[in-house]
Amino acid sequence: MAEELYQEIRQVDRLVHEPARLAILAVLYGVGEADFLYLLRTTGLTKGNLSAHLAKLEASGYVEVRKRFLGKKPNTVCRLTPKGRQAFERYLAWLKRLARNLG
Amino acid sequence: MAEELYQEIRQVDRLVHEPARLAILAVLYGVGEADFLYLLRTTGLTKGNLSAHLAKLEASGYVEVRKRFLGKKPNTVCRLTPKGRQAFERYLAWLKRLARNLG
DNA sequence: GGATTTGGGTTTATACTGCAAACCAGTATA
DNA sequence: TATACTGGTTTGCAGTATAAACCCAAATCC
Repeated sequence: MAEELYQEIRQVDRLVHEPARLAILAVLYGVGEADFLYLLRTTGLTKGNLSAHLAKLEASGYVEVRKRFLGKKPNTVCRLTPKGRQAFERYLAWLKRLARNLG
Repeated sequence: MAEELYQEIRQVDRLVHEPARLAILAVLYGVGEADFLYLLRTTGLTKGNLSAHLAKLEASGYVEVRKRFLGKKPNTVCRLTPKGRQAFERYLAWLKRLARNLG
């Protein structure tokens, strides 16, 4: 097995690697756009947790967060940016490389 | 895509998921047994870091750490326990499931 | 119409964790 | 004897994930 691989493991993007965020990004990658409550249900995170991770993803430019009102209710809608999509795809490639070479 | 998957993402074993430890475990999974200096080279971790992660892996019962002398030099040799091997294989299965279902 | 609950989130407090710099004991070297 | 090297461990710190507490507006109850 190439020694390179072991070093490469540690190069992973920790922003994506964190399970909570990985779940969020996976959902967004699948559906393109989703609101706060949808993410809450699909990921199973708590509200505070989801909020904090979204803030981090937004700060890093991976996710765009848009706040609006739907009728009289606040509605937070999140979408993967091109940068976020790219990061997620890079992570996916990392996953596949590991799955192939460690297994 | 099954919503289950998103919830499952978060069930990952964080002990294995951490990149530094994943690298250590991957090496050990490959070679069965390795000493401190070998792990240091292959993983690219710093000494302090490697030491701390090994301690954590030992405390969790994933790795057995044996200290001895080789001639006059201290030598720390590490081996995957059955429990550790099992955990690593579970992680590998997790990886593959994600690679298949997210890609 | 005042109190209470609900919806949709955010902020705060805490406990953990990864990391490298500093340290240490023993050994080889000058 | 002093100095440097081996093979690590401990310490200090900064960053992070997490849930609990909080917040405001709207709907509901009494």
